[in-house]
Amino acid sequence: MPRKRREDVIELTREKILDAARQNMAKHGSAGLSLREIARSIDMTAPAIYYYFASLDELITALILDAFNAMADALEVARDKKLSEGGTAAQALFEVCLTYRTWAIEHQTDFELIYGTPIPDYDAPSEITTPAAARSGDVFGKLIYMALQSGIFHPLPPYDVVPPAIADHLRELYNAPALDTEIMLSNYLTAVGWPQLHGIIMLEIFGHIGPFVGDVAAFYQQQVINMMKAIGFTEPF
Amino acid sequence: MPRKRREDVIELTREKILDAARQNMAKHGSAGLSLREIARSIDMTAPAIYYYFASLDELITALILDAFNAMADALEVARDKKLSEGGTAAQALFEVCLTYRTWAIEHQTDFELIYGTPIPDYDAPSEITTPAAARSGDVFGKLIYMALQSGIFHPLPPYDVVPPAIADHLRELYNAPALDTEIMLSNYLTAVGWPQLHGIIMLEIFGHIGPFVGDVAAFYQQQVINMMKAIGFTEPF
DNA sequence: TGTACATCAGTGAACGCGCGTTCACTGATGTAC
DNA sequence: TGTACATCAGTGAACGCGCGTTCACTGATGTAC
Repeated sequence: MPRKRREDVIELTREKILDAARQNMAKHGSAGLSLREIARSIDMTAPAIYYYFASLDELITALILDAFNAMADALEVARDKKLSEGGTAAQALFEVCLTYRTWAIEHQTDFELIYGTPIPDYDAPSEITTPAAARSGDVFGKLIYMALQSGIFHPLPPYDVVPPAIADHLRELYNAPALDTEIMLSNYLTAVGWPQLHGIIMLEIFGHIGPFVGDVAAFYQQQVINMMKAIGFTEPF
Repeated sequence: MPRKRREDVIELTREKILDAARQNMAKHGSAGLSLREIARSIDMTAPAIYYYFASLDELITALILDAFNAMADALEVARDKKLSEGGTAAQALFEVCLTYRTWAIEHQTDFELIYGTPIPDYDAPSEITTPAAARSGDVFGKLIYMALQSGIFHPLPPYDVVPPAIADHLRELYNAPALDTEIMLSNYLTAVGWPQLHGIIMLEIFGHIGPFVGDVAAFYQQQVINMMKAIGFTEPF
């Protein structure tokens, strides 16, 4: 058995620390993270952590980055699975929507970490987290774009036209005065659909909607279907 | 000038403490609440707080209760204003939807406190907070019910029928085997619409959707209109 | 109106605790010759 | 293969800090007679 390379051992220990941190979050919430408790739970001393992370804040940044990437990975896996089975972009989008909730429920503290209340007195370095944060949105947007291109998707009013103010905003954001209509539309429809999914999940994980509907998973799935149909997707997907 | 009654003075000081606590939350987030810092900011000593609240947890509970009630009050005021102007239930509902966001933005930390990540190691006494939490949902539900009753609102498919599983759940929740159809429908439609509004706000206050749409207020208003029309309300409202 | 007493609305010192971070150090492992 | 040295992956003690909470106390205010 070949000996492990030094960098790999370091990477392994970093992972061990991050895993312990995730369990620590699960126990006390992301705002309750304690470097000393993390160290204790893996039989290290607190200063040892500093060999792997420059500070607690840097550790938190690593957690956030991992969470954004893990969520995007999960969405991409769901998308690729469906597409490689010969599924349409619409079918892949449906799966991605379901996976968004599944991942959130199964990794609740990670989800809270990235989409919940920010940690007090911690400032995320946005130049690091923003690209990772954008990945998930891209999965939605690109599938909608794919569906538009392939001709299986014809948006219904009022979702067939990007409101002028938002179109202007997108042109500025992409820094492209002649931004492609279908790119703008897929961005806009992401902005329309995503919050609908997000809202259910947010209310669910903090216990506000369960009492109203009982089986949230079934309710969520139905809302995804309703949303996609409202936008203009036609079943089956 | 009549002298203030002792209980009034106590109530005033409680309010002063709670106000300071709200400012403390605005600074460090709800998870960063510090009894000592609250006391300092109003030139009291920390132990003095104990004359008004039995513990930090009890103070937090008071904040939560106030926040739920203040939000519900705001929604009710918006509703009553519209109705007293001769507006329809649909118009009042529209105003209430807009007020939901306005209140959230203007009282962001209060909104986070009740709908964001729970405070580490704090457990809300649900028998106290639940009734207050339910008030806001009731405003939505009752207006929808009113619109149904008045005949100005005829839900469109698929929103004209409560899914059987949810109907069963509601009958159990209300402990009423023969629960009125329109009551069930108004509960169901609240569960459909509320998360759509909620999702936008959650993403907005934590900075996730602004980059996509620019003017979130305008985007939100448009989504409220789309949602109400999708459910079956007819303009103008 | 004056005095005695009770209650009120706090203060100030102290408690034990856990925290993030620094620092000087050390034994184990890896490398060079 | 053996030895000398460098680096690695930590340890243990200590730092200063802010926290929630308790306790014994005190001066100001209100009440009774």
